[in-house]
Amino acid sequence: MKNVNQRLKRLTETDLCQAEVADEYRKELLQLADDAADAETAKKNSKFFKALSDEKRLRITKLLTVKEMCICELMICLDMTQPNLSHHIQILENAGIVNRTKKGKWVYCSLADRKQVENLIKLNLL
Amino acid sequence: MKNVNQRLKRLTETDLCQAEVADEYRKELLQLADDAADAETAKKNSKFFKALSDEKRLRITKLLTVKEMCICELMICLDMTQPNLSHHIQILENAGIVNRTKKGKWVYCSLADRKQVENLIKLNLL
DNA sequence: TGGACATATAAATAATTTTAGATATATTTA
DNA sequence: TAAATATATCTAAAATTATTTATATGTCCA
Repeated sequence: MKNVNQRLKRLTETDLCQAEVADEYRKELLQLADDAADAETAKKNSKFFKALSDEKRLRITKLLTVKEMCICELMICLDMTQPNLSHHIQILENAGIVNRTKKGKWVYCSLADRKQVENLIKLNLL
Repeated sequence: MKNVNQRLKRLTETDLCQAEVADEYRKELLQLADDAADAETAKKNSKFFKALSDEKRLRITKLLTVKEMCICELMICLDMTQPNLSHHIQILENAGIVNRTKKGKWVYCSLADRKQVENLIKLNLL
């Protein structure tokens, strides 16, 4: 990032930004970012939101609140091909939202954390 | 989707699936999908999750719980270029998460629904 | 054991998002 | 009114993600 100091000098010359010294104000802002919104936590959480950022994956999740379902049933419910569905289930599994259990030749999907999903429903987000 | 009836015939020939008639069972499953996880709701909600599915956008949101911030401050906090930041803010605004207010030559960003964001923090998702 | 079936994995392609760069607009200040 | 600055908008390039197609794995049953 170039010109930061220049930009901050300008910033601090207005009445809106109170720092005395450009460099200090910059440090303050960076400190705030790190304290209140650190990158690592955000990265972890973004994975969760990304997993639910797809219409089909939201529907899978919601269907599983009704009952455990096997892949072949989900295929019919959501009109998806098997490899495509398998891919999406894997994303939900990696995000810790769905569990897969093999029973004979069928794979059954269920919610990993029913409470969490119910909380989202309460907030009207699902 | 081809071969659905064929697949369902197989399905219903096993002890795992109880329907008497393939076609009826298929209808049941589709009905369930529509009742419990309709496409329209899922589409609407996926937009919300998509807005928060990005590390930078999550950090912006979390920073705004601390205080209102102008674009130029966010640029410094998150080490982003101005057009890039502007674009992400727009996504958050469209999803109803962030508000923009112009004050003089600065644009200030704030949370549109502080309660909602606080609820997500309570659930450890943010 | 062999064949049918449910599902997974891999590779290729298509679609969508993100980022960067250039330019335009609006506000403040002198 | 002119200069400086903050931000938006548009476009193109790069990166990610989704979908499809092909192939592989493992289970059940005759």
